[in-house]
Amino acid sequence: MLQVAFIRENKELVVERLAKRNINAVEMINNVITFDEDRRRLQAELDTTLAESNRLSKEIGNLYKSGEVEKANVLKEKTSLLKDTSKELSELLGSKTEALTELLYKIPNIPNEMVPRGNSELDNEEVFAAGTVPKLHDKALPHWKLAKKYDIIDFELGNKITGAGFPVYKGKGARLQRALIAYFLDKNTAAGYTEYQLPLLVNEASGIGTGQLPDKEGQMYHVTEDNLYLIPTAEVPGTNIFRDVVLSESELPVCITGYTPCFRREAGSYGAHVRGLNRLHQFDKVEIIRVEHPSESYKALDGMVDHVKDILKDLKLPYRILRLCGGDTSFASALTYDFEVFSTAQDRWLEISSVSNFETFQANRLKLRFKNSEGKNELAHTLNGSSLALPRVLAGILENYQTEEGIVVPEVLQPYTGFSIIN
RNA sequence: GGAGAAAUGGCAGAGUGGUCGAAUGCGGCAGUCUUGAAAACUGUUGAGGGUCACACCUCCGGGGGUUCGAAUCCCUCUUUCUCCGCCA
Repeated sequence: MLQVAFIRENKELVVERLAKRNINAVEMINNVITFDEDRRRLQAELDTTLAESNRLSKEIGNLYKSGEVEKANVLKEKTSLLKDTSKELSELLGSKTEALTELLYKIPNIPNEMVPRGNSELDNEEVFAAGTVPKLHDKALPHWKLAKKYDIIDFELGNKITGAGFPVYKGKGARLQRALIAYFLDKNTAAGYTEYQLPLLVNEASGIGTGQLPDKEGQMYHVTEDNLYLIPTAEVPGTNIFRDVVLSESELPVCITGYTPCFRREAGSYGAHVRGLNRLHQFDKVEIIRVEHPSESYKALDGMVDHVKDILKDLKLPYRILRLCGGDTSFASALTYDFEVFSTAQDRWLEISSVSNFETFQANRLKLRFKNSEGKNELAHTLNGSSLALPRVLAGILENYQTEEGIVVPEVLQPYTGFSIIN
């Protein structure tokens, strides 16, 4: 959520930057400003009324003490009038504040100036590429066929137990999953991230804190009986650790990592893009989350990008990095880099990581602040990234490492799998 | 799931209708003393709104109510603790 004071003082900038997302924000922004003016005016009126009523109440107390009951009763009547007024005002104020908040919830973060203007993934900017695309043998297969051939992932069984998008990993497939999780976590902790195990269900306040609610509830599985949501990413419980928290400056940066399954309804997805592991309702992901001093957050973002690069270099997968355009940058993000692995057998790029700086957008909702050098509370910056999402990394490994003898396990994973080939 | 107790500032903990945004202790910050540090002493130290700055308003787990007036009384929800039951 953007800060009203910021919008008020940087109206042109906000409109101009939101245009990168192809949003004409003029009307919204004007509404924010007038709603806020109304809100402040009502607040001032209410405050004056309450001040008067507080003053009279004190006087009544004193009159009772000195036995002047009649005088006190006269004042009581006055206060009951004030009470009506203040009730009215506070109702008006309440609805104005609510309208303002609702409006603010609908305004996405303003993109960083580096973000290219654009509408779709076609406008994303490739900023880096590395690794070599392997030359596969003639009988090379896409991962879903490999999974069946070697009996390591059973999609049909998942269909039976739950439904589409809930695969069952078996034998070496399951072991490879566990190896990837352990390897990613080790890599992240070695880089200074503290490992957390987080709840997989979150309450409404947490959903609002990171921006999934109120608008995107359709993307989360909702346990209505208890009003809890299955997490779509560890970002939600991980970042909500810091909801309503004031950190001291010396505690920054906070770096945490965690493995969780992720649950996404993916309403509206269809076709070849959801084949096999490409898009699932339940998948595993290791996430990195940082809370940063505002002056350090972009350096931290670069650091996170380098960290993910390092992992992909270890895994020897061909990949590229995209700087997302305005239209493709998620609602809460100011700048996002996507990592994509090239799936040789499918001849397409698969998104495996998304690293973002949210600046104060989440922190404002979360009330995540730190005490700055002047002793004032200041909103911190939050960042997060996948390090990494498992299914498409697995797809990339299966497809790029396939040989006629079987699927070779990347060297760095072998200590974790205990085997070097799947055949 | 049943019965009982509790929730107050960074922490501990007082406060049962007005003088309470809240005693006291610890912690934090600043100063005195000291070559420096520690100790001791002195001062200071919650958040949000609002204002050029003050004033002023709101907040004692969340929400609602009683009252001229609520941290304090009532209702409700949540959480924690103790006991019982169940259980990986």
